[in-house]
Amino acid sequence: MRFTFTTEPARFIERPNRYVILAEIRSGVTVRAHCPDPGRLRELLIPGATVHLSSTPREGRRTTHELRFVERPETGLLISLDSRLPNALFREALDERTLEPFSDWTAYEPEVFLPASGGRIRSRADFLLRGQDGARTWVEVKSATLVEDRCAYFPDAVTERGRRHLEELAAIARSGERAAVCFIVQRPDADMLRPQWDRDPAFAEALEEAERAGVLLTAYNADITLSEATLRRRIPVLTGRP
DNA sequence: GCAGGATAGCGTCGGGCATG
DNA sequence: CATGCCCGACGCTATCCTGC
Repeated sequence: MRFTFTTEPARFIERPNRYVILAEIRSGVTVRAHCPDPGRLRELLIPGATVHLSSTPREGRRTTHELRFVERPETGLLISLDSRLPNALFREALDERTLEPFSDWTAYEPEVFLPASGGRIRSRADFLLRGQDGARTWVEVKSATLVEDRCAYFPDAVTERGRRHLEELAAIARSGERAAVCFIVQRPDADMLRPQWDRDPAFAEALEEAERAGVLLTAYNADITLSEATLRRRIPVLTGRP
């Protein structure tokens, strides 16, 4: 997927709130940029780190720039910080039928309500695919940016909502329909993905339980450049406690 | 008084709904 | 039918509140 924006490098200063960062661009001016990834990002947004911003001037907008990437300090490797990108990448891959587990559809629909379970409020799945045989597959796409020792970790911060999604997918799988999670790691340097047992044990347990219930767990890493993002290869999801 | 839990607000986007 | 407004989603953090 080619990006429709261009970026300029900047030096990360601070993050006054989860949506906003301050960074110094080359002219020496400090600018406010919207942070499109509400995760914690503690390991990535370190003062002094090189980030890449696109200019987004628009009337009524409170920031002049959008945070797009952060560089890994030692290597300069680019990491995308846009939590909307994984969804777009997944959709593009659906259209091009490049992901083996998700290539056999006759129609799909984004943002669909999950079947109501127990009369509770229904949450939404990212995609609903219809197969050749008419069978339905519910897919939840998740964005991961944190990698340590070539292992991606999800979530970055405790996610009540993410856990609930997994439980709902597990219920779907038990009812005989298909359900899947697709983690998109927005960087190339991960060979596997694990849940964060210490930061969010409830999510990790729900992921294990979802797998037992028959939910398909998939993950892909991505090549990120200043001009495009490409899903690179499928990596294993390891649910067990390390 | 203190610790821990609950909650609001932060910026943007897009879906849904109301209005013309 | 087209346009535009409003509100929900997203997670971190500061602040407020509750209960001991």
